[in-house]
Amino acid sequence: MLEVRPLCVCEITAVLGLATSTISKHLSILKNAGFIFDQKENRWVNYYLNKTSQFRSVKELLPLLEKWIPDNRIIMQDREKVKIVNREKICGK
Amino acid sequence: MLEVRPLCVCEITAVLGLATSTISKHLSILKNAGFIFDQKENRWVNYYLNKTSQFRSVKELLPLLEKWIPDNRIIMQDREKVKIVNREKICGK
DNA sequence: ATAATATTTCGTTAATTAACGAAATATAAA
DNA sequence: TTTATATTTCGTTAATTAACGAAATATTAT
Repeated sequence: MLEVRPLCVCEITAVLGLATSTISKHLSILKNAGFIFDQKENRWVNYYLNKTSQFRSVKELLPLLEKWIPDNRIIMQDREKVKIVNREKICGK
Repeated sequence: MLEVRPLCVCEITAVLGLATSTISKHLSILKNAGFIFDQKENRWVNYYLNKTSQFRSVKELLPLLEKWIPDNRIIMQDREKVKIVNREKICGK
């Protein structure tokens, strides 16, 4: 999903239909592993794919994932949802 | 372990200290995924790394694993054990 | 054919992992 | 400062996965 564009927790929550705490934890694991990084923007925390990771596994696996991920039907649908999801609409009121 | 050399179930069992049924199941999963193939030799079933797999994930991931695996201390020890394990001695009587 | 041995299959239990809600934290807006 | 909102942390429960032993299968040696 972050290949499509940077996202905040609530946007990912909306697309996947999981609890915010679940998404937050997954993101912290990915961040800890070096796959992604975050940056605050107003009320939200944006998460970005980290293509400059020091970690060899990230550096070598990420390009492969980018090729593999579009193979999966459900994942492709989620990528489409990412394009239209809007944090202003789904977060808060 | 199969990067070091082809192995039978009982040899892997001896190195890892797990039940034969456990090893057998793991091998069948890897075989099903295209990572390995097997071939009978006398009383034993030898398992080989499959470097000619059709599957893109196997083809692309296997070379990476070959680089990554020696990084891990425990795995390196197991690789050493593979070199000295002997099916004649550990199997049957 | 019978016995011995290596592997596989299957069902159960144990261990691990994932998901959730509630509460805590942090930040921005009023 | 207070309120509203987004995210994180934590503890618990549910779901998944892994490991095992026993029994079945398959193959080789006698």
